[in-house]
Amino acid sequence: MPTAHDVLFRTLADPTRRAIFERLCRDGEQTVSALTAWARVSQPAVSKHLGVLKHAGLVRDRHQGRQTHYSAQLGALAPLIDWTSQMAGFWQSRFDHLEDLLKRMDQ
Amino acid sequence: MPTAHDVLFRTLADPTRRAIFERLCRDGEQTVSALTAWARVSQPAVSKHLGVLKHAGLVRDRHQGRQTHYSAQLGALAPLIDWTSQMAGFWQSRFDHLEDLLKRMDQ
DNA sequence: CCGATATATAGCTCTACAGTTATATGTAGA
DNA sequence: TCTACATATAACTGTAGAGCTATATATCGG
Repeated sequence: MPTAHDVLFRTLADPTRRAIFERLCRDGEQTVSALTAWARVSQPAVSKHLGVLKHAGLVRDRHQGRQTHYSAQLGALAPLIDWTSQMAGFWQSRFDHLEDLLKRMDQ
Repeated sequence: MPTAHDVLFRTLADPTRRAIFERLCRDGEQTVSALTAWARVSQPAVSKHLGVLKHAGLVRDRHQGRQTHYSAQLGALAPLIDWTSQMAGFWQSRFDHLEDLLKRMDQ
């Protein structure tokens, strides 16, 4: 079973997809047409990327007539932040452990 | 040309490779043998992953006789943290802008 | 120098997936 | 209802890369 980290990293690994997400973060809600006009890939490709981003919880869609507006869901980045600080935490705790060890050896 | 984000996301996208990096963060320096015994893939696969991680700056290798010791380089995660806070920053600034707008409308 | 061990590289295969074109679905306006 | 437009889905293709086995390179012990 894929974890939240798995999904996030895999989703953000593709440059085109990440660029779309970045654009949504930067400039806010956008229609598929707007994103397609800007991206260097076809409209179906954009739709597919948006589908993957949506599946990962990174975007939200809002239907209005013929158009679909997509917007970034920043909260979905939480597991990424958690993972990073967890790695930093592990590192720090090993460092602390070493410090302890050195202190005890010193006595 | 691939950016630092590109390399990092792509490198960490693979679950096996990320697991190896996590292990190095958790338990510190490890030999290839130790990592292979623990991972669910062959020794060449582990070596290849370590090569990719090294290329991304995420690990460091230290040769000692026949063995190669690998350790995590936490600093390499910086661009990831930067990217995340940049995305959050964009979001925040758009929010601030909206706040401004509402304030001005209120007057 | 020789066998054993540790790691890296070579060469191959198989799969996941990003991209494409064509088409289906759905909505707006005349 | 007919046409134009907006998006999604289908079906296919090409390629990157993760995995394997076999082998090369290098170091240790005898």
